[in-house]
Amino acid sequence: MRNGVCGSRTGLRAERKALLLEIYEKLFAAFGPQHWWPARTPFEVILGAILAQNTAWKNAAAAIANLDRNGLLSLEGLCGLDGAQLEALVRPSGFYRQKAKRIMTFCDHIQKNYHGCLEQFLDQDMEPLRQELLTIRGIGPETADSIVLYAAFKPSFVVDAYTWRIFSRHAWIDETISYDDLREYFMEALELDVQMYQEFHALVVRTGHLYCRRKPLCQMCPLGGYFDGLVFLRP
DNA sequence: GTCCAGGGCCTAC
DNA sequence: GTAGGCCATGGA
Repeated sequence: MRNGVCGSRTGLRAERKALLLEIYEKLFAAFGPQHWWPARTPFEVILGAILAQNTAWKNAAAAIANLDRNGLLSLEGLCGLDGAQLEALVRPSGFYRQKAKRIMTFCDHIQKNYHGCLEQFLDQDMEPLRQELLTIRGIGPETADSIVLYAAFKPSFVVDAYTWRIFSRHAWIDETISYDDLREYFMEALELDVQMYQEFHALVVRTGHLYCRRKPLCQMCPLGGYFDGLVFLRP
C-alpha cells in the first residue's frame, strides 16, 4: 500500500503513470519544448553524448565546434585522424584523452562491424542496439540511452544525475536506486513514446540546471512545494 | 582559490 | 556489489 490507494502492481503503475504525466505536463507548461538533441545528425548526437560526459554542455559544444570547423563531424572524417589530433580538438570538453579514445573506439566499432555504415548500426531493434552500445568501452548506460533515444529515435528513457536528484529529493524514488531500476521506473509506467521521452529528459535537465545543481539547490526547488511559481507535486 | 558540470572505468575490499 | 579514486577543461 502506498498513499493508501492501491497495493496491486497494476494500481501502483497507474498511480506512477499519473504522477509522471503530471510532472511532465507541469514542466512542459513551464518551459515549453526544449528542441533536443542540439545536433544536426545522428553522428553528431553520438559525439555530443560522449563529449558531454560529466561536463557542462557548453564545453562539449566547444569541442564539437572545433570538429565542425575542421570538417570532422563524420565517421569518415574522424577515422583518418590520429589520436593526438583528436585529443587537441576535443580538449575543451575536459577528460580529453579519455574522450578522444572513446570516440575512436566507437568509430572503429562501426567500421569493423558495419563497414562504416552508421545507419545500419542504428537501424537495429532497441534492445540489441542498447546492449551492443554497452559493450563499447566508454559508453555506459546514460550515453547508450542518449544515443538510442536521440540518434536512433527508439524509446529508451534517459536517466541522468538530475533525474536522480530531482526524483529522490521529492522522495518519489529511493536515493539508492540503480540506473536500470530508475530507467524502468519510467518505462514501466509510461507508454513507449520517442518524442515524449526526448522531451521529458530535456525538461528534467532544464529543471536541474535551474533548481537542482549540486549545491545551491533546493531552497528554491520543487522540494519546497513550489516551483517557478507553480504549485508542485508532493509524493 | 574552490566548486561544479547532461559519466564511466578500474581497483580494492 | 559497491565505495572511492581517477580522468581535466572552463565558467561561476
